[in-house]
Amino acid sequence: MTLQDQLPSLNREFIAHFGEMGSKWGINRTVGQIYALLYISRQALNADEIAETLAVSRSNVSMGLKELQAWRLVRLRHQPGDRREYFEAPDDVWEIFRVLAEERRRREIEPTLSMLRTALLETPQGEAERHAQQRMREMHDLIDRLMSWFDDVQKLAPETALQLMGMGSTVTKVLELKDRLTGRGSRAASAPPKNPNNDGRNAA
Amino acid sequence: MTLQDQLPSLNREFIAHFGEMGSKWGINRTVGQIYALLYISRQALNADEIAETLAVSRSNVSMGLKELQAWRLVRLRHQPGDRREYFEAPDDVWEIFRVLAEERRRREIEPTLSMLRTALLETPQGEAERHAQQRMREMHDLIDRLMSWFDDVQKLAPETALQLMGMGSTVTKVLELKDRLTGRGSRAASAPPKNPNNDGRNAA
DNA sequence: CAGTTATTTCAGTAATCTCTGAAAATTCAG
DNA sequence: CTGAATTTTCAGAGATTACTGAAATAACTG
Repeated sequence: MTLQDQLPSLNREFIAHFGEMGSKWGINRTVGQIYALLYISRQALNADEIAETLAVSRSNVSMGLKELQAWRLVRLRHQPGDRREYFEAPDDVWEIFRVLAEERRRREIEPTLSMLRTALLETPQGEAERHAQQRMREMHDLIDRLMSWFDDVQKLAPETALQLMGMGSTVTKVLELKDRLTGRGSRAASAPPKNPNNDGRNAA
Repeated sequence: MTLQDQLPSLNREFIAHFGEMGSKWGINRTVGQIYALLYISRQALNADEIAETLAVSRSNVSMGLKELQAWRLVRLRHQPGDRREYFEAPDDVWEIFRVLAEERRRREIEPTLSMLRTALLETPQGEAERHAQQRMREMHDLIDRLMSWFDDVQKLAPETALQLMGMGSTVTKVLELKDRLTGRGSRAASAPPKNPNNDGRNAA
């Protein structure tokens, strides 16, 4: 697969798009392109093929692959009778999404949470500081919540997770059920069978 | 609030951290810092105060604020009897998260989906291309699903959304129920117009 | 208006990030 | 071992992005 000839224009655009995309998300362009290329490739590619297809230097590809491996987004393979290393992307998109989120979490979210926790241990001096700490607490709690929710979803089998997503607007009904299931007795018991609200746009 | 003296070290670290964070997520460092500062500030700040606190040029702040406004992450205010413009961050963290996701979606996700849709309309030439298209379809479907799921969650009142998150491991049980409910006859029809929801405070 | 204060723009510089080619290191075959 | 094939490293060049100060513009005041 050489640059101009074999790559169909749509594939070329796909790759270019993910290059740009990468930039916007703090990932270097070449890395994004390498990944895009591997993603749509039918078979594993070696570094030279990648370099040629993308028209970048061999060393650039080497660095890019290293980074993709660090992100666990790419698998190394060996073909029998060939010393070169071949790379491929896992083929389950949900798995890809999962790994990406997991890795990003480990590298960026966790350190943030940890920084916030440290800040929350301090005794605030004065009103401004007390307020700042309160804001940090709110941020900490939201992130923490999002994360443990994501943990739960991650543990589900892919199909289940997708099924959950697909439920879409059923979500409110599910909540009702959940109340019936767990809550009852105690909390939300209530229930004037009214149908509520939220549908109304959020409360800004 | 001047740079060295009034800013407590923890606040300084918070701001610095979000500066770095910004870089990693494709947001310029100063912009991240400005936002962090506004986020923990008790009252709205004007551009000069921000510039002084962060020790960056006035013009840099001007550009940063412009960008934050474009992202709808910052509100402009006027104080009576003061010609200067004051800025503040909305105080509901969930709202902030929502806006951020929404904006990112509009700017990056939608164009991606659109590119993928275009690619999917083409008739593949040859096996490699057929395969590439199939991969694109999978990616398109996942993103599409995640987005419409997020739409649904967004429409919920903040408390409801957080409650949903808090459900955690109950999720599987709920799914079973949902199957019984919807799978069965038509979709969720059933469901005794029962009372809804959210009122129950979150389930942390 | 004229003058004052506040904000934006922008060209040039500074800082950062990316990429390359050459050299070094590694891996393997014979 | 020796030498060929392959991969990695890294210093510097190149490209991009961020930041600044100065100048222009805009918004107000008396």
